Amino acid sequence: MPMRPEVLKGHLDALLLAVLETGSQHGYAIIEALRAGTDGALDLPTGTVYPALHRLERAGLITSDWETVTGRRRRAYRLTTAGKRALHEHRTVWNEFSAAVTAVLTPRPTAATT
Amino acid sequence: MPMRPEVLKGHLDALLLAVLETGSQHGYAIIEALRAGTDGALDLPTGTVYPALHRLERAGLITSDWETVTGRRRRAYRLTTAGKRALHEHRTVWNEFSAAVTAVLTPRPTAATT
DNA sequence: CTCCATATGTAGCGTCACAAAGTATTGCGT
DNA sequence: ACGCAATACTTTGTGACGCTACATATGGAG
Repeated sequence: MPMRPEVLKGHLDALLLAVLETGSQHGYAIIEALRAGTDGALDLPTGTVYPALHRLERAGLITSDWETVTGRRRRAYRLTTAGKRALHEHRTVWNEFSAAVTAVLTPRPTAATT
Repeated sequence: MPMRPEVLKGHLDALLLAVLETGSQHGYAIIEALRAGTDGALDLPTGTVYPALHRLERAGLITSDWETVTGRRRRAYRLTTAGKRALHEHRTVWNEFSAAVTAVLTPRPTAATT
């Protein structure tokens, strides 16, 4: 199937699912994991991440349990089976997409290929 | 400067500018160039490309001249100086962004590295 | 004459990520 | 005791973007 150009947006879901693959995480921790794992390149605002998590939960890709740690209520998210499948698909899409974009953006070899 | 998460969308401009870097092109030809250059992975609809070109022209990143070839009117676009600068910036952003996403999406080495 | 490829255009729509503001608790410094 | 930073989550509103669908016009092949 030809890759849909709609993937120009929507990589956020893939990132969140990927972080959750390493184990149960709550929103705040996910944000920190992304920031730490990318040298600060991905520093997402809460207004972006929390709604996205709700979206993913509504979509059945993750589930959550409330837990209380030192008096603070937090929501621990974890991948569902569908979420793991979705993550796998997202990875495929990302690989195709990034390869295509990189190919187009990479300056031509200046025709030195003879 | 930390990469803005807003780059999650907006890579289309970079693609169009990159194609135009190889020389003057009209919309239809750009679409074909993208399709050919990516093995069909990027097959953008006209309703996506033409408005984007208008946007880029309004932004001063490209300019256009009407030409007539075998009775068909077509708009030949070419990069402006600002467009070349923008393309350069887009490449930098893309490199950072794709590296970050790839880092997060790449499955951990399962700690076999000892 | 009809159909396809070439070539451009726009209106309307849905989705998304973001900014901004708010709520509540813990724990540190003073 | 007080204030402030850090932790942790939520919601409203907004703007931009890419897509679908449709409309228009010409040239060439059959």
